[in-house]
Amino acid sequence: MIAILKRLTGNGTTMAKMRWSESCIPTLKEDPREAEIPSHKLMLRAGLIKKLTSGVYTFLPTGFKVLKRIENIIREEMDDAGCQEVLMPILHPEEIYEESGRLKSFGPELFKLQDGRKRTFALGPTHEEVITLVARDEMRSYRDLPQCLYQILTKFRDEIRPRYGVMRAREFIMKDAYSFHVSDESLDVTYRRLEKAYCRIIERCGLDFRVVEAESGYIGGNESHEFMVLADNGEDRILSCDCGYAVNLERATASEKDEKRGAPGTGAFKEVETPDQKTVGDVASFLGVTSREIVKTLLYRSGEKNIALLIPGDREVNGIKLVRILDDPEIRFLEPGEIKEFTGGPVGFSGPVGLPAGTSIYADNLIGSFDSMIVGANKEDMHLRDVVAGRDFEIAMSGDFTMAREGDLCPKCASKMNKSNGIEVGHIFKLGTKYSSAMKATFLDDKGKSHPFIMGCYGFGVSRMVAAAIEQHHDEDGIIWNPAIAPFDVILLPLNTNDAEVMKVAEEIESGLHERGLSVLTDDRSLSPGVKFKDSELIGIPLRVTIGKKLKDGKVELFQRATRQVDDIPVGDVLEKILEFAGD
RNA sequence: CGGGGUGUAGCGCAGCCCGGUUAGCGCGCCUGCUUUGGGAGCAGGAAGUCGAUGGUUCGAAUCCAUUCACCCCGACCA
Repeated sequence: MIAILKRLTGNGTTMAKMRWSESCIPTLKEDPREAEIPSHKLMLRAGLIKKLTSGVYTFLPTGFKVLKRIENIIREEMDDAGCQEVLMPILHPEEIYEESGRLKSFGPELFKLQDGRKRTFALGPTHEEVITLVARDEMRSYRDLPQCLYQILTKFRDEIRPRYGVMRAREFIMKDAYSFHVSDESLDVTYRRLEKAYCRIIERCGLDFRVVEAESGYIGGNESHEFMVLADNGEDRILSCDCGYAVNLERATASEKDEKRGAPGTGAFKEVETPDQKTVGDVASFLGVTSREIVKTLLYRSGEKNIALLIPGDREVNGIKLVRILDDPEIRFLEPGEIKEFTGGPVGFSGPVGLPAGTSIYADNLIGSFDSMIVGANKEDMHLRDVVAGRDFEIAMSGDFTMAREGDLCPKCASKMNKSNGIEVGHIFKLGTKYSSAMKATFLDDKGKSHPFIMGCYGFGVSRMVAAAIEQHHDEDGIIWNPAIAPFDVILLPLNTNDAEVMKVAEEIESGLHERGLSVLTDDRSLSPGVKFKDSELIGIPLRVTIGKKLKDGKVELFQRATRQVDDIPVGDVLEKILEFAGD
């Protein structure tokens, strides 16, 4: 009840009483062909959104109500965390991206356009540059810090592939916040506070989620966490442990129990013929071993040098780790021709033994568990057995190069981790001085010395959150809104709209609920009952009151969407009952 | 950007391979009557540049070429 009254004070939920016959809620009986996953199908079917063009959507009245409720929860939590709301421009002069150095790193995802005088602008994909310029001019003294500013605004990214409706759109609504600090300690305080605020936002929306360690991507920075709503159709893979640790799969450390791989070395390595056996699986079955005994040798070009990377045969390389460890975003595989020229052998038969002198051989940490290994011989149709690292070739450096997988060990407690899918709704970063240094945004400390701001940034996908909520909470009949973000608190179903008594009771309940601060949708359409039942379940309003044949006995039916619990309530008690359920 | 698929009424589809009346079906929509507790019944009705352009042909939704849009699968991210 308290929650209900509080919500009324926020903007966005002022229209608390609506008649379906007068509303734009275009429901669809059939799945639209363009939609693949449940949330996208349901958003279209329930009349929440309408596509304008690929990755660009209109939020229709019901969808917009949900969006506003989520926005208001975010506002409350951000304000509670001491942040201040601002509104920045969408249109950005291109030069600010030159200044920060992101023109290149963003690449084609930056939406660009020209004005009438041929000046180039970008549509804002995020606002690090804009906010840093605010700080540069307006925050000059350590006395002004720390500060945290946020906004809720439409963002533009020319996504390589828009997908799944508003889940991955080219135009989307994001809450973004930026903080400025004199020290890492101060940044850490705000970072933790925002982390907590994000958890509260998602909890209040009623979603199951994990906070995971993450890569920072092109935003840049050091520490970074993602907020993942768990859902089978999530695009992100995460590993999590019962101890509470969770990590994005692409960042997770590949770590196994200390089981030895390969037979103990039985003397010098020897050549074995492996005609036409090109893949690890081929070679393993041909030689009668498992792929665990084999070592893959991957050849890359980094700068002017060719390098070799060894990883276990049953593992995949993690390209993100490779780029980070070798500090080379341009690194690429050698072409088949280059491999032949470099090693003397064809693709599929490369190995670390006998590579040209001076070749750097990197190895995944797991290579240490091999007593001996099977590798390519750098000759067509030949492999080497009983190869021993350190004896038959030298490893220049070992590191964590492989993609982790389910069953790998938790770095905190060493139990096996489980894999699940998630939808990234939030991402927070410790940026450090990346932008402030590049853009010369500095403050004066208490000794009059100037330093670049230490910054944090905090993104939350508002429109994506709508999709995530549906993806996690729906059934075969439709959406199941959590009461905190439902477009209406209650839907009223007077079945026979020609029956004056039915309509009178419906109007009384409607007014009663309205006066008590609940938002109500009354389905006053003169349609057959089945249609109205189906539609009410499709759009997922938490509570439904049916005014129908039981009215003869002075009763109406109260239906709870989430549990499907049905109660027959005397008309006189219905307001009280609804408030009781709605207040939970 | 590479690979695959689809464009026919507001939505979902058939017709296309094998060219030939007036382009069809279901849902929705409009009018009237009946019906009102699980996607109602009867009667009548409106609605289409067959994605676009060009070609082949006596004749093209159908064959050919070009092009655009959208969806799905791979490398990115809120």
